[in-house]
Amino acid sequence: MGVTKTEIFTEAQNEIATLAKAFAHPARVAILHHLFKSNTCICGDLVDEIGLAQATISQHLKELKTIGIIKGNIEGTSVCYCIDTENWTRIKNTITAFLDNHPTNINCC
Amino acid sequence: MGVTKTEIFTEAQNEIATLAKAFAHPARVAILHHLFKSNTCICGDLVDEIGLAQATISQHLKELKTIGIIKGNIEGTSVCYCIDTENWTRIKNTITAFLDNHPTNINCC
DNA sequence: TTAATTAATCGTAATATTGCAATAAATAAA
DNA sequence: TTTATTTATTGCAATATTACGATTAATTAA
Repeated sequence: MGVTKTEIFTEAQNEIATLAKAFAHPARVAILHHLFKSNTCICGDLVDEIGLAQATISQHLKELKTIGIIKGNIEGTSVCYCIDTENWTRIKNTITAFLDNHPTNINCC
Repeated sequence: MGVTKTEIFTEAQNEIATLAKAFAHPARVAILHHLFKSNTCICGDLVDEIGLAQATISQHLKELKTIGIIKGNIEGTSVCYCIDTENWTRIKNTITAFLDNHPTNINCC
């Protein structure tokens, strides 16, 4: 009832779902877009650039960090966030492998 | 409060989020995995193969169909679902483009 | 030390998602 | 037509997510 039955799915299936969840909110996509743009990392400017409250942005950053997509370095009073390049590559490969799973020249219906 | 503020994000950001949402639940990933395996399409066997109620599977299929990842053909009393190859490619390209956005040789923190 | 700045956390409210039993709808078979 | 089969829909209940104000924690500057 309302709870995802993680145990009935394979590791791979749960992993894809977890990774996809990271990109499943436009605010998190926007955060990543901003991190792409400035290859030196931005910090709390994200709050100004994206129109969400500081608490909300912080929450989204935490989720991205938990999944391992970004990492944060404390610099004085502010925190510098940036893409975790190694993990990004790993995640990209996982998702790409999944998306490449389907032969694109078959149409059964 | 509690509502995603779609209007403050770009079209592209919202699209990525919408597409990612399709893959953000293991049941939907499992459904797609099953559709990959049998390149002739499966129908209600999904209910037996995945351990979820018929209503739940039907709901997930509907979501995948709404996003355009799969399509269904009525065949007698049953429905034959399969990957929408054209859309799959389009979705794959969109996500891949996003994932390729980040230069993997930069590490700012 | 005190004030200012910045980010994380807490508490709460609202909406979204997930799951299923029950039912409806549609087709096939008898 | 009646019955079986299969899928979609409806109507809940429970959990998850999103968002933000208020507060806390940590560091810097004065």
